[in-house]
Amino acid sequence: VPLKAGETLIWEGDGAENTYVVTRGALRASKSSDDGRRQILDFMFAGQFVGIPSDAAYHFNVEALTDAEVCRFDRRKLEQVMAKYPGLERGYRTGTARQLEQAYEHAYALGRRTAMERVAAFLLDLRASSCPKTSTGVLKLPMTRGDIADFLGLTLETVSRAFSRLKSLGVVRLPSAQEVEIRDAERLRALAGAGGL
Amino acid sequence: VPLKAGETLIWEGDGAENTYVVTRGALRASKSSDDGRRQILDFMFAGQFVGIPSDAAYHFNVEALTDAEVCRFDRRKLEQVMAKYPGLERGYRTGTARQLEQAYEHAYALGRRTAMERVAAFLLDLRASSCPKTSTGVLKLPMTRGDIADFLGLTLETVSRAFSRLKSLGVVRLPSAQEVEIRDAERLRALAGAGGL
DNA sequence: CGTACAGTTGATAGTACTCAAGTTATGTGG
DNA sequence: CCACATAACTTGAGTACTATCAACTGTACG
Repeated sequence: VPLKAGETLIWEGDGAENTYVVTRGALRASKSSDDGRRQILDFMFAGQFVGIPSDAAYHFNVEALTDAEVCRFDRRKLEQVMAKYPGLERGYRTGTARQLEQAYEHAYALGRRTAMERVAAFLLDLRASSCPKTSTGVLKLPMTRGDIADFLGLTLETVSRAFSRLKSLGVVRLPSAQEVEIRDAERLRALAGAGGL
Repeated sequence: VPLKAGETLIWEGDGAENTYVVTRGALRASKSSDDGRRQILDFMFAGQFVGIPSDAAYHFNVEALTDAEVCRFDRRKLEQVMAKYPGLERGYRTGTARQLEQAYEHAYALGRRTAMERVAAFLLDLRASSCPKTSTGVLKLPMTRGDIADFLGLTLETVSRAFSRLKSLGVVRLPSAQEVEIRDAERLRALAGAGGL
């Protein structure tokens, strides 16, 4: 299934009939309240599972950040296939367990890290993820400052200030607003503060 | 396996050999940084799975809040049993999916709710959970203000002030520090703000 | 009875939010 | 190709919410 930038793959509350795997591009999963507040739960790149429901309905939205491509699996068929191939089933299980651990790490960040620490840790996480980068190691951010803010539980102004501060400290270089080059990973780690143990 | 109040069931970093089910009492799962900051990820009561690892090691601590009892399952054996009984396997799978959705809801609270909204939503969640209550509907909190603070990403003083405020508003009654009676659930819901849609 | 821990309440300070203006990018139609 | 409109981003000033520091109260336990 091909997706255009901005297109919505999953609506919160919709019947949960499919599970997807990202094959190209970047997506975001989010929850929004009716008064406009939004929390982004995860950014997803190639290789990740999307849309794991515990019951009949999805509990979050999933939208494409860039043009993207996902592979759709019918939920019922997936269960049959998994019953036949225990290896696939175990892969699926560890995949969800990893998502849970990421969610826990995220909870630690949201609850206990300062704005600067969150942004620093976010950049380090991005570098370790399958987020697109140039051959020289420059990160190409598919998300806006607003998206990052909604992911980190901050405002876009606070995120922008943190980026500017990192630049003025010489820790990162910002060739353009969507490009980040980490110049001093050690100092960035220090700014990210004590991790989850 | 019986546990005394305060006892640790799982240490972060330990080899992940077992999965548990709570049969009695209350536990907490948490991550701590070496500078003393702590984030509680979940409170667990009877019926819940504990200790779902994506790899060889646990990534959080689990301690008993009260005297408790858990049922231990060897991880390897559990997989064999699950291979035989697909029903159990599916229960396990939806159990982890539910935990993931709870974690997402929690992320929304930590990132986007005010202190008062977090406390109000927390009390409503507790009421809907298998947290112990008297026959008259009074919640018996097994955790301290500090625990609640570390769960909600606040300080214990802020939590205490929110409790006092709810009391003075007549929304709850506090027969003792560990007991909460919700007197006006509607107003409590309003104070919890717009939920995750 | 006294110590220790949990909780409450008050005063002050600080980090991040809000509001606002101005500056790039991006994309579209003339 | 340029002018314009729109969206994304940056920066500044003032405010507000929550954290911090501190004193005090209540309760459980030896």
